[in-house]
Amino acid sequence: MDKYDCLKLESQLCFPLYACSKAVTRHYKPYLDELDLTYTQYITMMVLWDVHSASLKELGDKLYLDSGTLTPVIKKLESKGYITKSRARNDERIINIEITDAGMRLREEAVNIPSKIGGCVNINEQDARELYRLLYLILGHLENEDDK
Amino acid sequence: MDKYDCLKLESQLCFPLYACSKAVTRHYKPYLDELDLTYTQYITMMVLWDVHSASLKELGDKLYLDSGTLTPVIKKLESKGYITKSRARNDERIINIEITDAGMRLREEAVNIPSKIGGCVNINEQDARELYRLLYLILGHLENEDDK
DNA sequence: TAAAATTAAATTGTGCACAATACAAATCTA
DNA sequence: TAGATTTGTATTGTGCACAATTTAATTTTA
Repeated sequence: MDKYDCLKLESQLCFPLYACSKAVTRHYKPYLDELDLTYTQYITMMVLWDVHSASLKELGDKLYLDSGTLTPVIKKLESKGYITKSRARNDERIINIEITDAGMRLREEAVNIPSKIGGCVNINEQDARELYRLLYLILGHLENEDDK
Repeated sequence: MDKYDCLKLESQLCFPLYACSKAVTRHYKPYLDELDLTYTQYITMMVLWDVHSASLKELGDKLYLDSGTLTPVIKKLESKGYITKSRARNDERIINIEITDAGMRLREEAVNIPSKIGGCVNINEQDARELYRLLYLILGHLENEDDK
């Protein structure tokens, strides 16, 4: 045990977090390929399947993504016909994004994806809840830091 | 509770995992900026601080990164003088990567980063251990899937 | 042992992530 | 209310991630 042990991959939480996140995202790929969606497009659609319309800012807040990332994603989803963009009449700065009928129909094809992924990840209900709690605990801490 | 609830961001593990991983990586940035390292360069150096030399393949296995990602990262670290590259004499396909003295000296500047990050993440010892266990549990499942 | 298969690394192309900057619209304030 | 500040979005540039392909070296196998 020396002073450099803290710099080993196995001593850190950041590394398994980073590796696990990528591994999970990678596992979505074959299922998302069938819908011709990327992971980022998919989580964007997840929000819109739920709320139907939102400003780009609101989407970014929910997804923890900035306009530099979202703008091209939104443009792509628009070109696929799943959403429409329009300026808000009362505030011309705001882009309003609305899901289209085609976008809503896509949900029907996506509805089985979570259970398919769940089959791969394969952790029990209690572990899943605990992991969920810990991830949001850290997210909460870090987001508060950002506000400072 | 309808059949589409599983498609909400809040119902999924993948999303907090993805968001949390990015948030943590983002928190490294100011500290890594001081060393002029990116996060990927940092975790690569972490392996080399530990093992001193490895093939590109071995590095990729530890970091869950392929040659398409690692090749340019290694090239960058080489240009900074932290590592050297050479072909293995007994197998010309293999690139051997060795850390330099300058690379080892960089460890001295990095040794305080983990505790600084720990201060931000700020979860207790037991939660940290539990998170660690769950992440490697999932990583284990997913990597086994990949071997099929 | 020659041909086929495998392996390690590099290359190419796409799509994020995100910092930094720009810009126009809206809001605040002296 | 004019000037300063803030806000929402877009743009630019860098650096991953990773799939797909290529190339060269090595190993396997018929």
